[in-house]
Amino acid sequence: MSDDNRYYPTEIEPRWQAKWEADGLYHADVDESRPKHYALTMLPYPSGDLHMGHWFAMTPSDARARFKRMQGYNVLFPMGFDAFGLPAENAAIKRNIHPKQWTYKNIERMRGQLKSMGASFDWRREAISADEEYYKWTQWFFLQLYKNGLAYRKLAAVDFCPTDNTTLAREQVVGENRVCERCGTPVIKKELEQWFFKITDYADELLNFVGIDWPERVQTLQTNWIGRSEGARVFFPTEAGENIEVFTTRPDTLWGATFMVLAPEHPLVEKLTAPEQQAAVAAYKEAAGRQTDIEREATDKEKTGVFTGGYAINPVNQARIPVWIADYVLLSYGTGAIMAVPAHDARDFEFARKHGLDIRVVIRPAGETWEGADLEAAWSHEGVMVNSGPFDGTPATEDKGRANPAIKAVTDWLEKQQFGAAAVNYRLRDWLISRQRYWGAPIPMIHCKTCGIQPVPQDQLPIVLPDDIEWLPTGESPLKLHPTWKNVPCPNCNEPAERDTDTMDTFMCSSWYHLRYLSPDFAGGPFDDREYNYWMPVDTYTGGIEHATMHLIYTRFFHKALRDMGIVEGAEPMLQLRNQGSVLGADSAKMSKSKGNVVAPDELVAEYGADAMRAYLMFFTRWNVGGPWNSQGIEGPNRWLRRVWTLFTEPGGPGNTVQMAMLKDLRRAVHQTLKRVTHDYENFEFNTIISSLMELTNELYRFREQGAYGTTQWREAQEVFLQMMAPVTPHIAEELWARLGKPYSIHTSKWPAVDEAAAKADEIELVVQVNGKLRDKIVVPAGTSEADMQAAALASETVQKFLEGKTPKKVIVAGGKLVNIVL
RNA sequence: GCCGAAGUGGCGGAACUGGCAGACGCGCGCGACUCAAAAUCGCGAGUCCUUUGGACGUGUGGGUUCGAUUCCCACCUUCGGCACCA
Repeated sequence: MSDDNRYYPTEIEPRWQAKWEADGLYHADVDESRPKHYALTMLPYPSGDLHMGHWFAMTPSDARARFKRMQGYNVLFPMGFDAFGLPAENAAIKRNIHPKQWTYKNIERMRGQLKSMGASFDWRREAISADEEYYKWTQWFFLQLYKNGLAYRKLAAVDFCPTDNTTLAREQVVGENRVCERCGTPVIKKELEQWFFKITDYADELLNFVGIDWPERVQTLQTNWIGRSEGARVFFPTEAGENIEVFTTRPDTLWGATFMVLAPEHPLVEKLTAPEQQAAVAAYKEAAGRQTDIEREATDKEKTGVFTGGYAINPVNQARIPVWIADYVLLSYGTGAIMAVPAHDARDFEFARKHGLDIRVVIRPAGETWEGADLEAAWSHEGVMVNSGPFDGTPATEDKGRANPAIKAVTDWLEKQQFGAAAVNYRLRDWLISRQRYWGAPIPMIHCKTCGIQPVPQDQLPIVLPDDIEWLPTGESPLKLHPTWKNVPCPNCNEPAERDTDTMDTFMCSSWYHLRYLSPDFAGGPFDDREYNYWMPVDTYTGGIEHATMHLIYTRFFHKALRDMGIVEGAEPMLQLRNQGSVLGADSAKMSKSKGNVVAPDELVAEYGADAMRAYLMFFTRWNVGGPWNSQGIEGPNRWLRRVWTLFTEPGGPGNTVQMAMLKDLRRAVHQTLKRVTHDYENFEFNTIISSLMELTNELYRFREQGAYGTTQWREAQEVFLQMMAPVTPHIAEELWARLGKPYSIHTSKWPAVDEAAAKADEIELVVQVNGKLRDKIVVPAGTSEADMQAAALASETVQKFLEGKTPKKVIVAGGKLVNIVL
């Protein structure tokens, strides 16, 4: 300790951090006698340095975990590393350093930086997804999914990033230009055999958020992503013999289907094409195949297509309708074929007008008589069914699905007639998890020429990633190029076979890391049931919203799949989710080295200390919003902490006659603040916690001037104040707590209770308005009756001036603190 | 195009169920301390009007109300998501 009495955060902070660690102060063990709280913050990718975003995400999470701990919960707050992934491999290529070495060196560095935050992580729980003992279980989960029919292999046109040389999940392709989420390169389509997880089996359940407290925004993003639409499947017989199956959300417009459109790649195209159209169809298919997805899916593109020469029969009215192919129909959605109803669908309308196809009106507002030829655009609003045989006169609303009487009636009828059936379709695709990269968990499968695909027997896990590897960006998995690694005997016939040389999407690793934290060293399974039964589910999960349709949907799927296999319990893994916003550069752009707007937290910590940094991060903006960074602003919290230090370490005040009224005011200020601060911690309103504490600091200075120093009320104020600030600024709070002579540690002390009686004001400032405008303020005793308030307001001189002798029309007393006199 | 979120001083932001707009802080100005500076402390400030005092003021326009940053309608701007999804 320094000789002088000044605030030296760089001396205090490492000292307490060392003590907390030595004492295992934040170790959380199963304790059935206490209520548990599992606080989880998204684990970092070991990119090299802990940046501002990490601090911004983790500091409030830590503060809230500390708050919960002081409230008496047994709090588990673990930390780990999402250690597999592309950047490590790209670094290997660029700097000629092994991905493993690069990753573990970064982890070492970041672990130290994380410790400098003074967060209350239980480091015994650390889990690193690239550790063999970790990915052994990632592979084990893959095998469980495989055995339960939730992992399958399929040849499909998949998204491929030509820069990162790997396939991607649909979720990892973003934006209008369909670019790789990691590197921003436009993706291309490749026909490849890949592993998928059947997340679509859980589409409906994933839409259900009952029982979990997740932000509306995330629920909306996931709901839109899953994209459920209700409608019907309908079979259209063709003259070639085969049926065309379509999905439609508007079965009520079936009588208006005047042609059909297949995606160019649809398997029936060949059969349906008439000899005289073969050349045209082949040419169109080839042209469509050459286009990129971006070109093809551009909404403003003119609708092209060609007639196949084939005809289908509309099952509801036996109409003979032509079958076309066009690239505005996508093979990947629905059945890859549509019934076209140009009168009631904008796309079909455009196509019909361009190619001179029939437009038949089947829904029209009552009283109108227009027909297809009169239309300027497709009619997609409400009306009454016409030209629809038995359904003429049925009202059609704009409601979707069975809420629409027309859709309901026609769907029921279709089922009876066996023309089709009610059906639900989703935008969600199965999760593609194969990656043609080295730095990931190898897929534990073996390809045998005679036995086909064989799972690796469980007792052979983990399939260890070889260290001796060449990182050539070839588009093939580096594991394939390893001279020996892939060669294994088939587990079934023992003949030479080959390992799957792809690795798993790292989102697979992060789908279950919250389970590995429970028992990172457990060898008997992915987690120890005893720990699971006590700690799960996660009570509070915090992280960025950018994971709404990736990690956050995968981990819910994963949990539900494990539940159905009997591995875990409960419908959801995380009960409460809160998202932080992001810290931007001072120029409001994303912090990035290339823009030169990166501010390194380490430098600020070295200058101001972790506590000032933590306080500023929680103070400078609404946590769930984020915003541009301004280093200058840290001066505020920095001065505040210095003022607090001085307030607590220097005796003050002239010590003249202490007035009881003043001490009552002091207690009121303390307990009112405590009430607000408790509420704000509970509700993730961190910026106002700091404001309230700053306000109280300013008031405490005034009370000290008035001679409060040395009284029991002053002592209480000091203790409660330190406890309130402890979750935000743990080091200075611990130091001053010790200097007050309080027992170690403030972080395991009991959160103070609000003394409601003390918090209550005994005088209130009555706001007096005339015609809604503020005119006067009068101090009256708390509990003054409304009549007395009214009288006091009317008696006010200022008010009399505004009344100008008139009698008020009406006097309103509101909220026990305001009188409005209406003239 | 569809869906969602947000617009408050020079800046970040506050305002619990409609009830004192601008708390708290940054920056700024003035003063004290100092030979001087830094640090610290004190005071000041939404805009406009000459003042004691008043008018206006929460993206714009309207509405409901005794009273609107808060509720309703329309519009503008910014950001995010989805997008030929049948």
